[in-house]
Amino acid sequence: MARNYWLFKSEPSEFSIDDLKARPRQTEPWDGVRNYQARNFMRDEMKTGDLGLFYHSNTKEVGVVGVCEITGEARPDPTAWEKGHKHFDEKASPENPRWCMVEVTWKETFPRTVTLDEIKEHPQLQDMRVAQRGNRLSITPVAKAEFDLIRKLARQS
DNA sequence: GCCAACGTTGGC
DNA sequence: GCCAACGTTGGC
Repeated sequence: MARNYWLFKSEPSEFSIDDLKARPRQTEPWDGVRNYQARNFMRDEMKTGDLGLFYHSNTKEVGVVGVCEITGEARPDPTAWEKGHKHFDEKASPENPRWCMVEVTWKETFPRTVTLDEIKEHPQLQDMRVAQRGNRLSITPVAKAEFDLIRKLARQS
């Protein structure tokens, strides 16, 4: 079965690709997602072996900085019912988890960032959700051609 | 820090 | 089920 490709947004001040790389086994649960569309992507479509573009948002150099791999499929996100947690949701509970998370593992940090500007300007990357104005989804599907092209751009010069 | 765009909430 | 108000996201 063909693998799917994704883009994961993260604010590097919260969790950067370096943070992921520094984790034990270079692996971390992608918790804290509180948007239904993004959750549904994780719950319904993400499979072990899928690859993700790691995207830094809300920072000096906005863009794709590397690649991660899905190494654990969706399971309940326990931070949702942890009182006082930044992403606490009073409607979530162990019986009714409401939110889920996948596990991601660091694969590669690009030698350079493929910036949002570059994505917006590249004729073959126009359809990427992240290039469209007003897009706020933290997890978006990416076409294989887009994934391959971004990795190629990152590796040259 | 500004603000446009978006998702969610809740009154009706 | 509509939609205004509100909170959040995220580029700039």
